Amino acid sequence: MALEHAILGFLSAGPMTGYDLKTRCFDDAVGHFWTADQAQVYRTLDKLDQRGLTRSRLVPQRGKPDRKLYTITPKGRRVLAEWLRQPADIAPSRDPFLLHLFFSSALPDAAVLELLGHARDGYQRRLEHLRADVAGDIDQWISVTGRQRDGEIRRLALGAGLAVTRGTIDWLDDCIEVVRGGLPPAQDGGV
Amino acid sequence: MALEHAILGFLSAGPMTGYDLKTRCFDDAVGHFWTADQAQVYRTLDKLDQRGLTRSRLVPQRGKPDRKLYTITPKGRRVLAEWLRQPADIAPSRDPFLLHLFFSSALPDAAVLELLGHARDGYQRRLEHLRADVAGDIDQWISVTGRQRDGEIRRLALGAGLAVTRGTIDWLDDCIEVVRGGLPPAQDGGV
DNA sequence: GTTTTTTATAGGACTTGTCATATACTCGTC
DNA sequence: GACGAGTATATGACAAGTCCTATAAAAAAC
Repeated sequence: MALEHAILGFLSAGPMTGYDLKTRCFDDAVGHFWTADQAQVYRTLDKLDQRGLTRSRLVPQRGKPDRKLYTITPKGRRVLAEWLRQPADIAPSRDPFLLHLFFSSALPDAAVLELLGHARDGYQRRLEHLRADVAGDIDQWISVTGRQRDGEIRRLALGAGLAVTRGTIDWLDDCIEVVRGGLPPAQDGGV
Repeated sequence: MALEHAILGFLSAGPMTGYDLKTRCFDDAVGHFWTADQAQVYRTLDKLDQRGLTRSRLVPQRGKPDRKLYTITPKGRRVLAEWLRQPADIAPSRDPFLLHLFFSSALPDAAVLELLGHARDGYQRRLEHLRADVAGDIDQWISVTGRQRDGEIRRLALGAGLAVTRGTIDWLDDCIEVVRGGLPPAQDGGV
């Protein structure tokens, strides 16, 4: 499972709590290409502990709830290294928007255009968000690990988001042009 | 749920069996942007039937197992139309490969290059597969619905795959160049 | 001065998706 | 003639992921 390994990866930079992982790691550092549900993070940590890949200890705080600090164990590092060594699987893409577009064949051209425009807006926003993140002078992940190399790799990974989002916007523009030019009419009543 | 609506969408072109949906629709027509597990297709059909969005009847065959033909009901068409009308959500991207790359910061440059090269190969194969599919003289989806307009929309949707895959390959090439140029060294032992 | 946000963990219920396996008959291949 | 591939449906067991809720106290916002 990817989430397990991602958590081990984050913990390899230093001990953390579920809260740290969810907010500073998943939301801030890799949110552009991997999201994690809070409940899932805690449950996965629990499993990792049970399997001896991490060890946890309670750190009392005044005023705030106790922190449960997770530390990666040697066994955990071995599992992480094993995962890193084997070639990564490139996932088949599953895109609900494309599925929606596919069936929009049943809608009139104007509705298809609206759909495309709406998606364009969404991707444009994502692009700006990504750009702000890449340009951001505080590199969130370096600030966690304090390692230059990590920042560089993170920059590369963010580049994928930029490339894909830019590509998608270009494609949407092409689509809009094609539909403006007129699609073959529906031969029956649509849906 | 997307799968439910996709099935209704396919059935709106005519009655089909679970087998037809799995093979001719999901695998052949939209496999590039939406995959469906066989078990899930059958179970979803069962639920659609129970909710009155489809109706099924057994069609005996000689030599082969009985076919269970599903037909979309007026209620099913209303649900489909409702789904098509509302704007599609653009999904947050989750990419296991990027996650893997992100943590490869702990590996030496040579291993990162290998990883990138391996991914490049995979995406190159995907690109060729997509190109063959777009260029293919028999348009699988037109062959199912017999409607020109459907074929055009499918072509547009496949274009997204092309754009994204091309963008990804370009990005990978950039990455390979950057890593060849040398990343900042790891300050500690890595994993 | 009340409400909202932030910090912090965790369980219940649920949906979605995957993997393996079972049944059963036909047709083509080695 | 055995063996695998194609046609066809279906279940059991899981894994993965989402949503909602609960608890608890400080700090910040209104």
